[in-house]
Amino acid sequence: MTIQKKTYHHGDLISSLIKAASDILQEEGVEGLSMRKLADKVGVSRTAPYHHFKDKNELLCAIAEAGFKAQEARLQSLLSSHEASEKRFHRYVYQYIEFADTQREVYDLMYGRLIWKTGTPTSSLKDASKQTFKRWLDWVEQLQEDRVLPSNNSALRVGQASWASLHGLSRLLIDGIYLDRNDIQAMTEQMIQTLTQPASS
Amino acid sequence: MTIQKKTYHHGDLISSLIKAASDILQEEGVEGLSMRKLADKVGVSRTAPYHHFKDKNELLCAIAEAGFKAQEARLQSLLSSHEASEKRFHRYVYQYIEFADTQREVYDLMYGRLIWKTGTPTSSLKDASKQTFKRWLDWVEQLQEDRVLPSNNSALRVGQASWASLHGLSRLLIDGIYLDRNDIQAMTEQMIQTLTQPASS
DNA sequence: GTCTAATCTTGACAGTGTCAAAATAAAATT
DNA sequence: AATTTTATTTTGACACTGTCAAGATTAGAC
Repeated sequence: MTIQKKTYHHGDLISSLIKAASDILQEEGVEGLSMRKLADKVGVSRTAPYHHFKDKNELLCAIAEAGFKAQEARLQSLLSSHEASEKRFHRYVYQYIEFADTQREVYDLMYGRLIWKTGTPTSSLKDASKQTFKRWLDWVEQLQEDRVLPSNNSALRVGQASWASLHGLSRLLIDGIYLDRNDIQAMTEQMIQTLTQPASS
Repeated sequence: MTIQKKTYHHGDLISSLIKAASDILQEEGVEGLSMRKLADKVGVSRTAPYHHFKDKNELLCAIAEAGFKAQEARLQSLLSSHEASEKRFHRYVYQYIEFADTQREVYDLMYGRLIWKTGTPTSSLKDASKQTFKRWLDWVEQLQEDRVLPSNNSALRVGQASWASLHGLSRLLIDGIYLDRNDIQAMTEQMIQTLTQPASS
């Protein structure tokens, strides 16, 4: 237990902030996450966080970055399993959707407008995101060789397109449009069939 | 020219508001659209808009609704063309992406979190969105008959999945992730190939 | 021409992100 | 051990946001 309290110096503000922010995020969404409320929750004054994160934007980037790391770790662990390539891909799709569904707020941060358009992604976040995408592309290449994904185009294009599809499904789920919770499984299954090469009967 | 000024009663506030709001939206994004700024632009006091729209949310819903109407009109006009079914579908995909790309802020409103998750979609907006989707499903059914889209599943599932894919691509474009402007055409092409049934050689 | 309903304004409140300057404590240096 | 430097944290302030309540102004109905 590394808990020390009531001292003027908090001792571990940076990680406390990220942790508390992640909690608020999951419970109340980004809208409920304000710098002031966050500071209050950690037990520190309004502007204290600003000495560790230049911006609210930087805080959010840090959380998103952790999300990418987590997502990549999951992919990595899946890839280390001994399993048929196709089966593995199927599992990945389910895993991806599940990640987006259970960590919706983090997912939204990772790929959402708030950081990438409205805000300014940290270079460190950009790196993490690029790396995650690169890992995906490498795997796509292999999936093409294994005839799981189509080879009608470069790994980049196939990777972009298929990932865009997964992303689209995730978004609809998260935002709750045209699609409710009960449809998840059927949709995921259908998505897999669309993405994968039709079996040569 | 229906311009009348300096009268206490504006005369045509409702539509003026929507119009001005749409302008701000396109130029500065949702972040730049505040009720106060909007009122100012129209030349009216801060709270005047609140007598025509209960909420900022309601204003946004109105804009989004107009977007759905526009989108549906475009689909309708495309459907009335005499053209091979497949070709028509291809054109639709291009058209869809182009809509999302040029009207990004409206598109974001139509399908984004701000209204559907954070806010509360107007029942009138819900209707418009549902109808747009239903029109799409009807067409999907026909596309299946024409062997343009796969028939491995119900029109609902195929429609949801393929639309999710289009949506995902649009989002990546809008938010600018993993994908830049130069990739649009190639990606759209690849998306079409993924979605459509492979030709039985 | 008076009354009523529609429309618009002023004032106010609580909340937001964030900057500048001052306060405090810990670490480094003498 | 005393002093200086650096790392932290706080208080005060500003401009901005959405929106409510109460009052002012005007248009249309009778």
